[in-house]
Amino acid sequence: MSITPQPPPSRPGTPARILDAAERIVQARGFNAFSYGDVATELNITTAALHYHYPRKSELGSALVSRYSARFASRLREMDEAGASTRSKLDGYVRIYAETLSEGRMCLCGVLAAEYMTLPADMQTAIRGFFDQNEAWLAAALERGKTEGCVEFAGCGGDTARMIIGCLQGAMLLSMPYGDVKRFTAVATCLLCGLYRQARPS
Amino acid sequence: MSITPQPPPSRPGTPARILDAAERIVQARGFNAFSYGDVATELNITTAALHYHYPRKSELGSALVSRYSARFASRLREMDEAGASTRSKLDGYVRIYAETLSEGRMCLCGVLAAEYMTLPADMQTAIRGFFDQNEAWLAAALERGKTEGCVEFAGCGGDTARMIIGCLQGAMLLSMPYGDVKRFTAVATCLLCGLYRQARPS
DNA sequence: GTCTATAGGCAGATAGAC
DNA sequence: GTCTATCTGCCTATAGAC
Repeated sequence: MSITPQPPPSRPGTPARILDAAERIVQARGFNAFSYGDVATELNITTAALHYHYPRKSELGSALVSRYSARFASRLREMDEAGASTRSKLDGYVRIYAETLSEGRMCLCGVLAAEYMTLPADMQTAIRGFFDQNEAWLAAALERGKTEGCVEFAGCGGDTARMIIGCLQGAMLLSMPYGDVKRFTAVATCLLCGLYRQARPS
Repeated sequence: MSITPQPPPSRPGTPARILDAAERIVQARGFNAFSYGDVATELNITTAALHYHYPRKSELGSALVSRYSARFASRLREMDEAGASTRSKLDGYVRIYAETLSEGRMCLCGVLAAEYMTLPADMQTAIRGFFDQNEAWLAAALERGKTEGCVEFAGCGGDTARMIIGCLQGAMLLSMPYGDVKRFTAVATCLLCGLYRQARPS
């Protein structure tokens, strides 16, 4: 096999640019307060062009959640493959949220959860999938950490995983009205402190 | 002073009935996915009648948050006046959320926080007021509990208060997609366990 | 793939009769 | 206080030209 030179990194195509803009808008305003017009204005194209790529708003919404969920999953997989310690996994998990928030964005699926009842069925399923995936990854990391003695918590890993997700999503949500990332950071630190307290360092 | 007989408890007037219906709908669907038409249908009146009582949607929204916030505050004040212990205050605080959720409702201000950027300024101010009030009450209870030794946590009471609020709001939010109150209860139990762990019972 | 043009619907809001 | 009627605007979505 010869080493074939890679083509220069191509600019994202229209579908990806649409998703980029739509994602940012939905993270800021939610799905119901977001319109094809918002995206069209930002990309300097017409709403008709948008409908060519994503005929219905529900399809655009589902594509948003799928891409977001896959991107999130790859971040988690990276930590697994790097053989990260339990504590650095938990720290890394919190960091993903903190990065999002420092860009002034909410978690896409967190925002959508608040509108869950009004969303099309495909999106609802995809959103639950996102949280299930997060919970499973966290629960596995927590159980391992408990065995190793570097993390301490009452109850099972699944419940604690849900608590962590709920706590981080809630803290993110509430930090938006105050436009203050520190609000999130303080809560996250507080949360991790509770898990690490009295356990021996990893 | 003679004992004057009280009039029979009068039915709630139209404004209150409007708020009742609107509150339930917003808690389920959010502010942006809620319309005068929804309320009008439920109360069997026209949207024009609604506009007589609440001329603009933003005024209806502000009235919703004010009433909700006042009702919540009175629940907290009741616990103070009953001289409840720190632990029973924290348990009681969680119970308020659990009751709401068991009626299939989200916290009104939690839902609205997710739509914060799209809301009129008056509503934004009122929503922040709700969270500030909750945080102050919890922080005071936590600090007292720490002094008494019946509650244990790292950092200051304010940060822990924010963590509790964030955690409960997030857990509520995420329990909606799963239609499962147990999801919330497990998280809340986990949270309280962490606070009570190793501290001596009150 | 993107455009112009437009259909069809629903939203918030107002005027004026009763 | 509640109604009918209506205005205006924005939204999702489609048809057809380029």
